[in-house]
Amino acid sequence: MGRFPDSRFDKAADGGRDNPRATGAVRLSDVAAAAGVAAMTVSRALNQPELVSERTRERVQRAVIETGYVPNRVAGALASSRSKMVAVLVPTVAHSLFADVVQSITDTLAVEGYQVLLGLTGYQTEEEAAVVETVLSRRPDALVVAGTRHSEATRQRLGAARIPVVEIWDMSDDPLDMLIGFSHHAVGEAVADHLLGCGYQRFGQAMADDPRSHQRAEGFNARILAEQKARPDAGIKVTTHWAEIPATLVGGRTTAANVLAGMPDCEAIFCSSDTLAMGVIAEAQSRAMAIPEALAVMGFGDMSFAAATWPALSTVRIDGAEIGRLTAAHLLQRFGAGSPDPAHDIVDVGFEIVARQTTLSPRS
Amino acid sequence: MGRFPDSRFDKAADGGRDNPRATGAVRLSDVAAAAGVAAMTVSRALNQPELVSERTRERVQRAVIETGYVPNRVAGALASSRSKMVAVLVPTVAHSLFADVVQSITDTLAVEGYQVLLGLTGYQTEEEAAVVETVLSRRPDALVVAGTRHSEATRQRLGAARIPVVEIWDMSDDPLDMLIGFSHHAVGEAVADHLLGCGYQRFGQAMADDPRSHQRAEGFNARILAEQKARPDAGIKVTTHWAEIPATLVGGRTTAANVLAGMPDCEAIFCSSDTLAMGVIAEAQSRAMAIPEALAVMGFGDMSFAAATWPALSTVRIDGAEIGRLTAAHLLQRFGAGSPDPAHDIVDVGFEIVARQTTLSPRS
DNA sequence: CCTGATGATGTTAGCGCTATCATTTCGCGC
DNA sequence: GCGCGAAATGATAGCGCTAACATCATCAGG
Repeated sequence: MGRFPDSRFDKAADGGRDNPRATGAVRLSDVAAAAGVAAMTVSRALNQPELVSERTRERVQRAVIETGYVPNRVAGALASSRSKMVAVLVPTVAHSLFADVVQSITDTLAVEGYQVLLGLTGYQTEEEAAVVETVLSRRPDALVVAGTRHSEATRQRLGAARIPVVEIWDMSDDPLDMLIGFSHHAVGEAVADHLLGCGYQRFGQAMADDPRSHQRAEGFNARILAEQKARPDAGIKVTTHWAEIPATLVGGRTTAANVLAGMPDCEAIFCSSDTLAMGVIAEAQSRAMAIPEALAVMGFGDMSFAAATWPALSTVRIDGAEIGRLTAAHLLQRFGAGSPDPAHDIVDVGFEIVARQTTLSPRS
Repeated sequence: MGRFPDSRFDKAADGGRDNPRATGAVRLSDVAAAAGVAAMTVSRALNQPELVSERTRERVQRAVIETGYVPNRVAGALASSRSKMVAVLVPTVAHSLFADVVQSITDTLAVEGYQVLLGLTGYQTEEEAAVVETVLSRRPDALVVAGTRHSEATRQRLGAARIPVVEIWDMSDDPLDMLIGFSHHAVGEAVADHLLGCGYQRFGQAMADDPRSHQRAEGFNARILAEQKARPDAGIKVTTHWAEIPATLVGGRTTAANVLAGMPDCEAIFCSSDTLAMGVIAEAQSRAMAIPEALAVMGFGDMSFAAATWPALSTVRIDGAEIGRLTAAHLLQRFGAGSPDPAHDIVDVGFEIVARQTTLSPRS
């Protein structure tokens, strides 16, 4: 009988199935037959139980267990145009900040039966375009994407998809739809502010050569330049050096060396990531420069190891889990009934400067 | 104007679309109309271009761009019973080891057009069962799951799904299908061996209370007990204390305190994770115990911070990226034509003991 | 009893794609 | 030209589910 040599499904399952295209799995109609109701009733019993009488619901329940039915949401999605999937596009999950975001989005959405389709975009805009197209072909009910700089093609595709879109991780003036993140520029300013408050005057930057690090660097420079203007005689200086991506400890050492070569009396180095900062610390230690007395170091990310370095790394903490939670919450609200609410659909989650031992205490 | 099967679309995308269930997106048939061919030909031009003439292929290509067509793989999956999705079930991605695995699986599969459906199972077996059912309802073409201990329900569902399954992260005697991992028991033995080789005799274990840590602890104990028998007068001792999960730095401190309370002359502590190890180090430092002279510490995982602690943490390195790569490679081979090849479908990727500064050098 | 509102269930017709088979076109030797 | 196998293309019929509507039961109020 047909193409299922080992169709040893014990009973009702594939009774008269001889269609070559059928998958052999238990279908809704098999459950319906077992329960003695119509397929539609089973569908309702499972998806909108409140529309079905108690008696029927129980009967269906039993039939589902008896047959071992696992719904086919592919078919369901096609029929209803709702996939209950959310695409999440991040550069990488091998970075704890993004991992935290993905984790908390997944956890929060799971409660409502939504699942995450993961897309890794790397740090290249072209790659993002390809990934966007691929994930959109799955017809997710919404899409989350890290960053606000997208190619024109991507923007168009996202617009044409007519689904909620959340941009995370950055702030921007013209979000596609929802936006949950923080200002990298403000991070740079705040770090500069903090270091100035500690009394430093000669600054270096060891930054990874990616767009967001550029924004932080700009914020930092802007604040420093303003201070230069305010106190022209104070001898405030700043120099910026770029590290290749992906950022590594070795890259941090090299970049630190570059900074110190160009500014031997540098007092404080702001790094675009904790990883680079570790490299800077290593370089300083190799030159027997005391931290933070001879050289202060500031990282970014507050990764798990930041508190464990020696000395413990001062850094900037971002609450990735909070971004994820908010993202999921906003999406669920949209899915529910919530109409777009632009006023609340842009959230700045901010950041926190964590002063540990690689920077001096601020002067009061 | 009835329900339209034969209302010919002239050309412009959704000219005569009046069906209330249609999504409004560009469909294959719209592209076909634009290109002046049948829908089936467009499908072939996109999915099996070698079956279509050069001329037609180009014509279709142009029509796709012109119409902005994004394939609907939901429909495709339903029709062909191939979803080009792989479900990946891990306890968490907020742990760098699993993040590495997910990252490399995703990257490797993406090359062949497969996408990852992410399922986070937590560390509970019941949760896993629920997640398995949910992801199977998406009809993935394969499933990857961390761990080899599954509930009976899970095992049955996975069997019934008739798709390739890869268990990763552990070794086991009776894998469901493919298996790519390492032996936690062997890790414990190897660590014990290493520490014995350094001359230590009184051992503590600070282990998270999860199944895999238990296995490592058992391996460790087994090796130690064997040594006790071999050298009954050497004064070899071992004590094990359990930390609550998830493992935290604070949990490590507490557990270390427990170990030292029970065995004040403890010389070396094996921890089930680098995170716990950091806590142990912190506790030792707070008691002014010199590391590794007064107390040696061994972690597990070689997380990014392990090399950055002070002193740098000796630990066990697992190559998560390699596990991911192998997993993806095996799946792709299965998808291709590769028949099950049991001999090569069980891979022990091993592990590496990384001796840094929290353990003494082995005696030669 | 009838009426009409309400709730529960059933029937039909697709969702947008691809497997399968039927048909047309092409290439080429004679 | 003709015939024939191979290549290219087309027509048809679902994949398993659910939206939309139709039908059937139930029950209160008249």
